[in-house]
Amino acid sequence: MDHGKDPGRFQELLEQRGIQATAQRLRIAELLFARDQHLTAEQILEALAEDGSQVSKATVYNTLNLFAEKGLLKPLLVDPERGLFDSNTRPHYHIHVEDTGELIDVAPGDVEFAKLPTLPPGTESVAVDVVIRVRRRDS
Amino acid sequence: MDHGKDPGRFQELLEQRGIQATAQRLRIAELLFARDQHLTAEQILEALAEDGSQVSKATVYNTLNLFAEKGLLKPLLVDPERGLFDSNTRPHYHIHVEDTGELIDVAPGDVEFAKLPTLPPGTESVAVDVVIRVRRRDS
DNA sequence: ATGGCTGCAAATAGTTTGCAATGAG
DNA sequence: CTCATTGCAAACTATTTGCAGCCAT
Repeated sequence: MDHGKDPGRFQELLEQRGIQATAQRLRIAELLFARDQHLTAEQILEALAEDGSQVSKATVYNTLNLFAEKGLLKPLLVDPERGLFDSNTRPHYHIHVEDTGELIDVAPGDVEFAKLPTLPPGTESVAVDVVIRVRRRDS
Repeated sequence: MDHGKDPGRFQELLEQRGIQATAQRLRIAELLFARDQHLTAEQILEALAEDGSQVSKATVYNTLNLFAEKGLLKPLLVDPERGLFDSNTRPHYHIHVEDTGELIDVAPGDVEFAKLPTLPPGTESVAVDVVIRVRRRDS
């Protein structure tokens, strides 16, 4: 049995995390988790509007924050102008193309550390964020 | 002759970068470049006020952006709530302690890469930002 | 004199919050 | 029935901008 596109899948996903599965949250989840992507709140709002789904701005923000809190999304800080939410919470890295604002995923195996610093005593690492900032060569 | 604290030093520094050395800009430069640090616009505004220097919010922001453009400062993205400016523009990395908001410098030699991804064709790397996010161990 | 710089206040962008109405268990 | 969620609008925060007066060359 293939459950890849099972719509009930998202209901289950949310409830596993203790999130009440409302219509709005399911629409947002479908949108986000269709594939690995980074979206702004604004983009989600637009996409929902096009879909015919009516979800208010407040609910979009509340839901994104809730999902992030529950570990379904990872907030990204790459561009001061916009907050991004990454639907891929597995470890991976990013390339940011400054000219275009484009954000490209880097597979976890494509970055390896030969050395990492000692952490402050009493702390543990939550994540190691790597952003490789690139620009078009002015050839 | 020790020029370490020479006040004229900053005048020279700004002019080297094609920045007109006004009184306000020099006060801000003195504050920022006294040592390696990460400051918010707000912190700078406060520090200047305490000093007796009167510099308006607009001028602080304009100056920080100007300095960043001219390569005297590096803008940091570590916390969605605040924009930071790093007075150390040499390559280095950061540890962000999420519980406290504290940001700790990591010397460039304390992070080494065994592998980095291929960049998109026609682009060149500008910087590799690494933020190690840590939290207090809930022992 | 000329053009850049400064400060104030108003504008803007992105996000959060209060609260009444609505929906879920 | 009770509590959580939603949507609207207002509130907020951080930052940017318009413009008149000021300063430096």
